[in-house]
Amino acid sequence: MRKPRDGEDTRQRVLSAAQELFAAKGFAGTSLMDISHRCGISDGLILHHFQSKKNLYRQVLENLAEQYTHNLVQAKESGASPQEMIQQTLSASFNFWKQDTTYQRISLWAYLEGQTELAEKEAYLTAGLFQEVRRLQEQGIMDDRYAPVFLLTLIIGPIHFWLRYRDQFKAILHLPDTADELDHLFLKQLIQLMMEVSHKAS
Amino acid sequence: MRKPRDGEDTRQRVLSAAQELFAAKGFAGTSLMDISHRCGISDGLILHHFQSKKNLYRQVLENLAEQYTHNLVQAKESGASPQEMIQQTLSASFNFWKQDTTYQRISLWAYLEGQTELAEKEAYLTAGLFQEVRRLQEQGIMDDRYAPVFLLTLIIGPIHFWLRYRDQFKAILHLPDTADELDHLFLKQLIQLMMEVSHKAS
Amino acid sequence: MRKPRDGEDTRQRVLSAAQELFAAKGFAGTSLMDISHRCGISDGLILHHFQSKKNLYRQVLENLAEQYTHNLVQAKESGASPQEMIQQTLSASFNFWKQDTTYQRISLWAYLEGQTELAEKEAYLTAGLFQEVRRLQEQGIMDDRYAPVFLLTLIIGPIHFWLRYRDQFKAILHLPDTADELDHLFLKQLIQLMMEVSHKAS
Amino acid sequence: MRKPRDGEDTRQRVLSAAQELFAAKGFAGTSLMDISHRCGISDGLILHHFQSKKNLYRQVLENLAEQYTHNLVQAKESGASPQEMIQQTLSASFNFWKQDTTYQRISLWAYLEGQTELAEKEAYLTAGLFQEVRRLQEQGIMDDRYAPVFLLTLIIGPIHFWLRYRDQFKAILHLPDTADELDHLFLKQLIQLMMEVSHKAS
DNA sequence: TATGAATGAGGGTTCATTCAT
DNA sequence: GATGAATGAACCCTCATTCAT
Repeated sequence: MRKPRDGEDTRQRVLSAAQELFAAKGFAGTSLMDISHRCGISDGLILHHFQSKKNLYRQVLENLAEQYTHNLVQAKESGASPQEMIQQTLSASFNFWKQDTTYQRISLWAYLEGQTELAEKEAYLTAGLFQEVRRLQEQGIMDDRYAPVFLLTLIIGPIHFWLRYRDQFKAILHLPDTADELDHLFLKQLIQLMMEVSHKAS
Repeated sequence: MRKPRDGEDTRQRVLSAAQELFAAKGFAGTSLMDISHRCGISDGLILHHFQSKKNLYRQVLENLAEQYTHNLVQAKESGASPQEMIQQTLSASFNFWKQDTTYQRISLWAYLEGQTELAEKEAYLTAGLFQEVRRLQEQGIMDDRYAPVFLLTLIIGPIHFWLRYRDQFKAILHLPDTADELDHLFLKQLIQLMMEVSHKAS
Repeated sequence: MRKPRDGEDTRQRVLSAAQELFAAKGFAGTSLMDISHRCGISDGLILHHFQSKKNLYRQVLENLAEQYTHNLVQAKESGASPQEMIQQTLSASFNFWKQDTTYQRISLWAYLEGQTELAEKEAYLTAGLFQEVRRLQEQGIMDDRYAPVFLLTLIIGPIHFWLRYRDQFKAILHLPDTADELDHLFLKQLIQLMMEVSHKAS
Repeated sequence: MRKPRDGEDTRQRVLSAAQELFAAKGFAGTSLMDISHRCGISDGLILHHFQSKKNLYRQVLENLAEQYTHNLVQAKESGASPQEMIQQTLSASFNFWKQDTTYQRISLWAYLEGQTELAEKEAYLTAGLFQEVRRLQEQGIMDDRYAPVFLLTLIIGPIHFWLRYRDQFKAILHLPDTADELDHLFLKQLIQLMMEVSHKAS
């Protein structure tokens, strides 16, 4: 139930619509009218709340960055055995990237459109994972002959790539499995690889 | 030496300028005037040759797809020992992605803008690499417990990710090395990893 | 000390801010938001007090007309010898125009914008000066071969012109003096001229 | 007879319409649609020829400045006796200012709207008159106890003032004469005054 | 083949005004 | 009396496209 003159509610609806549309069509490809139409409000109202299109965009990115942080932090908790930790970390990462296509698309748009803020934040947060990796290396769980930044790249890079091209591969190679099944296989092999690399170290 | 009324030459110059600009600013962000200005030709001439902006875009994508094929084919030759083959393949891949940022950016734009043609072609061509990988597996050079598609993902994914975030990592982690030095390190570790995975198989 | 809900006080603050802004940027160039921002009040409050922007403008003009009258009346007092009277009148006029740039700018804006009310009032008030001049002429202090309206024009016209272009002349002629020094020189020469014209009469 | 696609002709018509409208309503008060409507052309065409509204404005100002120069130069020619020279100069100046209200209004708008370019040019050109005045002073025709800049102010200032307020004075003082008759009287008295000041010098 | 004049739709933004609270 | 949410028109400007030359 929505009050007709609830500014905060309007803001939220605009942000949500903007996020979807920016994800779908990018900053340049989304017009304020697109957004206001989707919200059922007038053209000018968006700028009443957000001053400028650019600013609205920034707010969307900030929201996403927060979400990203939040998810990362959540993913980090838990304890258990070394192998379990690796498994859990990889699963969590994969699911994180798999779930929110909106986030990834906006992240890509921002990258291409030269909006570096988000990428910086991402990189900054990702950098936080280095500590984690280094700790695992010190405990002998992960192979310390590789630089932490490389191990991260080795985990997240394939995940990104896989999620982007998986459907096309499926089509071209005529794989009968569902997307979810393929994801499962992929994740299993990624975990297996990381395990092997880790054991090699010992 | 260029004739004053050489339609073909004009076409090529437009295509080349369009490619650069679409790479830099995407389809929506590039105006025909941007392109005609960069070519030093008049406003209307582009559409005289290409009918519509969309059509020009398509032509650019097609050109790139051809280029891509060409580069991939070239990269494949070689002979030598198993280890050398792996090394060469990885180096070639890395350098291929590193050099042509134009291609990658347009590929990304096309992906986001829903222009699936290019992605399909890419996937199709990449699929060709599967054969290669499978052959290496049959020869016992690469580990055959992993699916070829996974091994490819494991190679190209990190490369993409690295090239995209490398500069930000460098900044955030205050790494003193140059980008080229970092690239060298990265490639070395990637090769090392692939070697180990391969040996493990034996 | 200002009560939180003092309508009259708010009105005055709005009028004052509006006057400054209209003077600086004219009617078309000033937005109600400019004004409300400067007052530190909310967007809608101005129209709550003044119904429309046009109406607010009219109120500002009326206020200024009153102020103008008030200043003119004050300027007229004095006694003393004929020469001193001329001197005092010219000095007072000059300083009157020099000091209140706000008034003059709004007057000009109103003139250009076809808001004739203010100009009428001005002319009406200026006409009052005719009596003064005529009295001086009857007393033999001022030259009565010139029409009073001409003598007024001869005084006020140069003052206006001087105040408007003085700075530019200073820049172009590379005059080393300060604006105030130049004003002093100007006034001295204007007085000298009027004295001579008056003496010629006798 | 106007060709339908004559760019230069269109430019001129836009400039002319813009000049009238800027004179009537100022820069801020004139919209590009006002101008395009008056010319019977589409909205975008103006910007095709003039890039931006500001730029169009600048062109109008430049045109006017040239006109101003042209008129000033023309006014300067002629020889004859000292008295005749003064008479001619004053008449020419007066008529110059009287004729082109467009020029004066735009000049005023520009002044108020902070567009200093025109005022600078004006001042610069006016400064050229100093030489003239100084020459007259050296020949003993004009009184050299007054600074040239002051003498100019004494001439142009009243003319401006008179032309601006003349009609209002006429109305308020119930003068029966026509505007032209009043102008004639005014000019006569101005000339008389300048003559006297000049003779006084001898 | 090539130029550039002309159109018209759409985009971001400003702003006076209205109105629920 | 005061706030600020909401509207809708107008404005400047960009741009793909058409067309006369």
